[in-house]
Amino acid sequence: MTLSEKAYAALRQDIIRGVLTSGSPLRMAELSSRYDMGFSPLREALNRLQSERLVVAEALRGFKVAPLSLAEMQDAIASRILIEGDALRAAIRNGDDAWAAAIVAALYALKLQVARSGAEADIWELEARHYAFHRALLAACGSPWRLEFFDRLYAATERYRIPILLNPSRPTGRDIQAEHSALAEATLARDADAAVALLTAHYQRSAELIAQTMQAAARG
Amino acid sequence: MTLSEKAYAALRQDIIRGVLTSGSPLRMAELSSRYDMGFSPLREALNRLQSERLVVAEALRGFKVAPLSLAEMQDAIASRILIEGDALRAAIRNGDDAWAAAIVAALYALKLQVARSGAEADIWELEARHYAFHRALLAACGSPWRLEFFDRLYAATERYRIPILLNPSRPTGRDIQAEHSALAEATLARDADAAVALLTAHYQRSAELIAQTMQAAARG
DNA sequence: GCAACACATATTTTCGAAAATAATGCGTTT
DNA sequence: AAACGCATTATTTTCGAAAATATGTGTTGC
Repeated sequence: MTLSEKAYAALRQDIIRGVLTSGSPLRMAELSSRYDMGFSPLREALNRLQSERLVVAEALRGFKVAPLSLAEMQDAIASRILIEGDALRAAIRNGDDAWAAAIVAALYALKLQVARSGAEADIWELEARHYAFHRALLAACGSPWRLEFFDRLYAATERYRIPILLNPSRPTGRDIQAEHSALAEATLARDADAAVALLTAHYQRSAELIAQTMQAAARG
Repeated sequence: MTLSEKAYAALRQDIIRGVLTSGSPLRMAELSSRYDMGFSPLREALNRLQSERLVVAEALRGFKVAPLSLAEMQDAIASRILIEGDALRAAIRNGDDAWAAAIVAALYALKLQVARSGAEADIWELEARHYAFHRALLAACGSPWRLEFFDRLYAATERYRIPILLNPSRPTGRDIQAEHSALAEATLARDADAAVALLTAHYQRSAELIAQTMQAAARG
């Protein structure tokens, strides 16, 4: 693995997880000592992240972490509903047994991690399995372009979900795991209309919850 | 403008226009002399283009122009129908007078260029106005994410259209300008269903024509 | 004859310094 | 006291060489 790839992975993770906070400048000297490498691989990674809208660049003024906004979050989630809804229908049409089995496996692995608490609870492992589950649903859609857009939008919206995941103080009033189970069930039953409706509702509730949290944070 | 940005613009254009042919390796030394700059700005541009799927990178083996394939083209056009169909509906819902006037202007400018022939005919100017027209239709959709996906998919599909534009020998059997006019008319009349139907048909015909041309080229 | 190895060459990747540009602070002027 | 110019500092951007890795070629051993 090249340093460029390591820089890309590390920066991407640190931005999505909020370690590098929204809007903060990314100075080459700081990054160089933080990640222990020269400028070249860092700049290459930053250029990739710029294309993915996780980083914003201004000529001769360097890079900064892409800002977060309520409007962007709502746009991203609406776009997810459009693209993933379509991809889910296609996957239900095309998916074979391996696709179905992978969904069952991903849902089960997610449940196991959700059940863990205390020292065993690992929010990042949970998050990885959450991604894997949603990805598994769409895997058989047959459209590399739509899967890429899914990845892009997943990363964009994950940035908004992380603060909520890290702050499990207030109850969400949702049984997210039940939503996942119902979604998987409808998908495996090849009931496209029901599955898309559940997926849409799942995302709309997430958008609502994030919007409330952001507005509360803006006030408090 | 920095060298990095120039490299990005130049490479992007040369890939889309087919000057750098599909699948061919992009060696640093060659690029450095071709574009008259050092490695750094070139590598930064290549990393951006990698994120945009115009370039493919393999660790320690450098970069190459992303290959073309019938399947990718069909996926890209199907994705355009999904995303642009939705964006067009939103634009028709939200668009104001300035949006409508910009569509009229873009269509008129496109017609002017289509009418030119001989020495005045400039395929690249035609192409720029074609892009501007399709972009103007969606401009008021209110979704930066969908507009970005439009840009990405437009670039991807343009690569397949260029060979046809450069080879005006065989007639297409289409009146593309009539299709554009009808699409603009339905959009300005705020008839979303009709506009989306026309847009869909427009793209499906393009996909069909490209597929025929690619298969003919593969045989011949 | 051919597989495996060693060597030479080609190419990518990375570094560290130099060049170019922006930001800052300070003194001067009005 | 505000505004302007100028020098100083901070930062980004770019280059050219060095390091690391891949590719190609010929040779040896079987």
